[in-house]
Parts: sequence; C-alpha cells; structure tokens
Amino acid sequence: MGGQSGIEIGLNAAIVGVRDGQPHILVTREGNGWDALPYGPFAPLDHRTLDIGLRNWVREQTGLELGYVEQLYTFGDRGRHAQRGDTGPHIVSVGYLALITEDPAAGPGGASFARWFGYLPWEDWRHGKPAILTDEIEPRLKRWAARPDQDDTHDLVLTRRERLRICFAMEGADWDEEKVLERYELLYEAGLAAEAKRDGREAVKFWDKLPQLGRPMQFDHRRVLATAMSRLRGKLKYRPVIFELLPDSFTLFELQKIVEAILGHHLHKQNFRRLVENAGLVEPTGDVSRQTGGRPAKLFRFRRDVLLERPSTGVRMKGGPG
Amino acid sequence: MGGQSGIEIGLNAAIVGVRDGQPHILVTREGNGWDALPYGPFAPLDHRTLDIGLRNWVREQTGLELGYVEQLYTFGDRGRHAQRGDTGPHIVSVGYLALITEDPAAGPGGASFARWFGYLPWEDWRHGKPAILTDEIEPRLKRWAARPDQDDTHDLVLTRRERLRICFAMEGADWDEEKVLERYELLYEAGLAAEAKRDGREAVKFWDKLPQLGRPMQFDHRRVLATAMSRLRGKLKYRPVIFELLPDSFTLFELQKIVEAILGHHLHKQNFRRLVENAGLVEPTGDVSRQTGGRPAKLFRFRRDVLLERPSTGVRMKGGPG
DNA sequence: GTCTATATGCTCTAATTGAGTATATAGGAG
DNA sequence: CTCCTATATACTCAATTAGAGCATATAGAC
Repeated sequence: MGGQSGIEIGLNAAIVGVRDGQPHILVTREGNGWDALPYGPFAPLDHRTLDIGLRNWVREQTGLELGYVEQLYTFGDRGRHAQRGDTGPHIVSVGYLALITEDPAAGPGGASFARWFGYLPWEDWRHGKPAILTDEIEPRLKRWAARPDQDDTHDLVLTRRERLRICFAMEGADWDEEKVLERYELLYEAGLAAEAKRDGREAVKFWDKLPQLGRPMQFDHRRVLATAMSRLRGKLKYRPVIFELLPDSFTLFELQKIVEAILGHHLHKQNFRRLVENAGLVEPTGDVSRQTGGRPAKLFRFRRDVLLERPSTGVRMKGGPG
Repeated sequence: MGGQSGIEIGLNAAIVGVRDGQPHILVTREGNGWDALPYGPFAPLDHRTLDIGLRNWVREQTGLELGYVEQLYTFGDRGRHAQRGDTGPHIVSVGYLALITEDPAAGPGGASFARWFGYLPWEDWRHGKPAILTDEIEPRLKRWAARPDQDDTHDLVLTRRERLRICFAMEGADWDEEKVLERYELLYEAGLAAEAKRDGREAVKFWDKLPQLGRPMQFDHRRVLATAMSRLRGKLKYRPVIFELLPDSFTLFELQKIVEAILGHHLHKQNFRRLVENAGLVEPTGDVSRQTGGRPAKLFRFRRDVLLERPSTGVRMKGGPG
C-alpha cells in the first residue's frame, strides 16, 4: 500500500476577484499543464493557526496580503493526489475561500488571474444554458446513469438517475446554482473529469473518448474551487460578503454585475436596486459616474456598520429574465 | 517550544439526539471531571476518508452506527489542547455533527447522553432569558469590555463593546440564536470559560473568582459543540435535517417541540403547522396519537422524496410569543 | 432637437409571514 | 350524559416581501 510516512496538512486558497465582469481566481501554472491554487503545508511551529499559515503561504507565493478569508472544508480522501505517487505522506487538504478587490496582475511568484468559469464552464448561465451541458455533459451522464450502480459505495439511497435530476436539472428539475460541488463531484465519479483519469478511477474506462470538460487542476484543487463557488453563491444571499469584491465606491449596476458574475445568472435590475437599497446595505457617496453611456449613475459605498446590525441580510433574490 | 513530533488529526463527533424535549449529546466521562466527545485520531492507512474514520471511532467507542454526519470545521490553534502538555504532536481537530434518533443509553464504552444546554446554558431561551446571562455573564462581560483591547490580536476592527452588542445582544440588539460559536469564543477570549484557565490564557488573571459558566469539556470539544449548535440551528432553516432527530412517525407538535429544543426558543404553533404542511415536508400516515391529552393528533411521516425536489426548504420561521 | 442608452422611480399582483380567533375532538369530573 | 379542560386543527386578516413590468429622468451622439 505504498510507503506511508505520516500526515501532511495542505492549505489551499481559492482567491476570488472579479475583473471585466468575469470572476477570476488566482492560480499558479507550473508548466506541466495542471494549474494549481496557491498551496502550502501547514507548519504548526511557524503558524499559530491554520488561517495564519494560509495567509503566509499566499503572501510568499503571490505577494498578496489577504483580507477576507473563510475556511471551506477539509478533504482527506485517499487517491486524490495521484501525481505525488504512493510514496509521500498522506495529504489532508483544507480549502479556503478568500475575496480580493485589487487586481493582482503585478504580483510576483508566477501567480496570475484565470477565469473561474474556465474550470467549471457549465456554471455560467448568464447567456442562457451553456452549450457544453447540452452537447457534452448531458448525453454522457445519461449513459452513465443507465449503467448499474455496481461500484458505487455511496451512502445515500439515491439512484444515479435521481442524482442527475437533482444536480444537473435533468428531467425538468430546476438548476440549483449552489450545487457546484455536487456537480463537480458527480462528474468526477462518473469519470468525466480529467482528474478522475489522472487518479486512476475505474469509471473512466467506460469512456472511449473524454472531452475536456473545463480546465483540470492539480491535486484536488478543482474540488476546492467548486466548494468555494458553492459557498460563495450561498453566502451571498445572507451575508454582505459581495462587497469584499468591490472597490470603495460603485454604482448599483456594477454591484449587480458582480453578483451576477458570481451567481452565474441574470437578475431583475429594478428589483435588485430596491432590495439592496432598502436592506440598508449601501449609502450614496454623493458623486455620480458618467461612464455608463446614459444617465449618470449615483455612486454608493458599502455601509460597514451593517455588520454591527443583526442578521445582516446580504443579497438574496431569485433569478430574473435574461 | 516543546518537543514537536509532527501533526495528528483528531476527529471529534458532536452526536446529537433529543430525549424528553431536551437536546442531548453523547459524551464520554473519563473521571477527571472533563467530559469529552467521542474522539480518535485519523489513521489514513485504516480510513479511506475522514468521514469513515470518524464513523469507525464512534462505532468503537459507543457501539453506534451513525447515519447523518456532516463535517463542521477544522481547528488548528496552538494551545487549545493543554492537558496534553507541550510534548505531544500538534493536534488539528476536525469537528463533526451527527444526528441520531435512537437513545443510545444502552451503548457500551461508557458513552452517555448529556444535556446539551448543560454545556452552553445561556443558549436556552425557551423559558425566557436565562438567568445566567443577566446574573453572571453580562456584568462580567461589561467589565471585560471596559478594559483596553491591548492583547487582542483580533483581525476585525470591532471594539469589544461592539462585539458584545452583536454576540450577546447587549445594548438592545436582538439575540441571534445562530451565533453560538461566536458567543463561546468570546467567553473563552474573555477568560470566562474554564477551558481558558486550563489553557493558561492571559485574560483569566483579570478575574478573582470564576463562576462555572456551563460545564467545560476536554480539549477544544466545547468549541466543537458550539460549532455544531450554530450549524444545526442555521441548517434547520433551509434543509430538512430536523427529521434525522425524529422517529418514523410523529405529530406536528412533537416536531415543533424538537425544533424548539434545538433553536432554544418557542415558535408560533399554528404558523409552524402551516409552514411545515405546505412546504410539503410531511405526509399523514393515517394514524393518530392519543397521547396528547386533548384531541388526538394526526401522525405524520417525513416525505423522503422532498430530498429530490429542489431547494428543499427545511423549517425556517422566526420566533413566536412564549 | 431627436435618438439612444442607461439610471431611477413607481405600480400592481401574488405570495409569504406574523398574529390572532374559531372550531373539533379527545378524556375526565360531576 | 354533560360540562370542563386540554389539545389539535382550521381559518382570517393585515403587513411585508417578491416577481414582473411600465414610466420617467438625464446623459452623449447625431
């Protein structure tokens, strides 16, 4: 079972920012074609807490001083770090989400912004249902669902078909934008993620030809990324985290565009204004922006003191027409 | 800095059940007066995933086969495991929440049910504001807030007074039932939790006499417990997890009592019925229960298939009159 | 001045929520 | 058997919120 020399804790950061209306994450490209998140092992002698360890690694690798940071999940599965071979220590990876405003383009260390939807292209519904779903994913998932659940050791009592319905909105069900992780994991389990092939998963043998379904990542980093997207999409609706992605002053439409970029779908403009304004999340700065091409838009700033008020609402709101 | 021999990952389970209208957790009492959660180190050679490791430890220590299990958070702080001394490996602890229906009284291994509110007594508002808040906690926290924030290395820019307002509803603010962890951590930081004294925290010196504010626990287990309560109280409102605590059939009032036990406050009965019923979460079994002392109550069962429907609502609902 | 594009304001309806009143049906006291 | 009490269950009503769309305001371009 390979030389087992102990446990290592890996700290991984999905550092999210929005540029040109597109959500981006900070990745390091190491030349072997597999992008990676900023990553480093937890060293308890140097790092008083996990968070501090993460911040240190990110500072070291990207020159960035993180602000908003949130722990996501700890993954300990065997077999998700196949590149390392069987010899190293077992790696337990702790995923983090960080949100930044500034554009780290100038940062050292070879880290750069990459489009988030490049890794999970089926998650962007802003221009309607992504073609990759209809053309590539759905037909293959249907074939997968038609197979018996032999090698499934899933503890849920759901059939593959039911899981497709829930995760991928297959039989008339609604698309749940928050199920990002469940979708990625299902694709991995079905052998349709490149990482599954790398890790030597059995299900891959079923496919004669594997399309590239989103850019893969090193280790289990795409899983961390999917977890980050799930969490952020959910949290948006009940905590005012979105402002961690915005500059000090912004128009309401800029705010809306950023929310849409994260959620991956369009919102109803007038209702969005109403919601944000009478949730008391923002206050006008008094200035206007004339960059809009029409009537100048009032500039707003985030009211930091809402963090002191009770169940600070965040930006809920269901989808609107395209 | 003590002999550092590596990292160990501890798996801790807050196993919750409701008995006689009181939420309980499974604890092991080891005789030294410090209760502990079922606990064991993650052994990657034996456990394919963290979850499996946790289930194994719980089975071994309590004879219980867990159903619903959910990972909570991973804590890596130095200095929260003081009993172990400085010599052992650094311990990173992964907390889990598990929900059970059956009463594990007969289980082997010395584990037993203990009242959840015995550890966090300020969280039970079902009979009005707990006296321990007014009599013990609030006056001391006010004294603590009056001190300068010298040794605070908190990354938030909130003053102690603002934090009290938010966490403990001090200056007319509302009590947020979900801030269980924040409250416990604040008490720890203020030196008011017995664990803070055990861990040699500086703030403890400020107090001449420390009252027992809830029963303490071994290691950072009370923190895990507080995290579990936070998570469960939050999740209740948007996922139908509550049914993991209920028998197969139940009356709506029994359901309500269990929700109230978890949330720690009363709900409006008629509205609760309406909500649960037209969320489609339950269906009548056809039988009735005559145990109620009045008109017999219809028995219901959880509609397992709502898990297949979209954003399965759970049991939201704000508080009602006492 | 008109056209176009965007920002912002307002209306209308349907649900949802919070609170309370009214009715139904058991067991027990007399 | 009847009344009383306790609980379950049904229904009402006002306030708020959410989804959708129409209307008006104000810039730059021609």
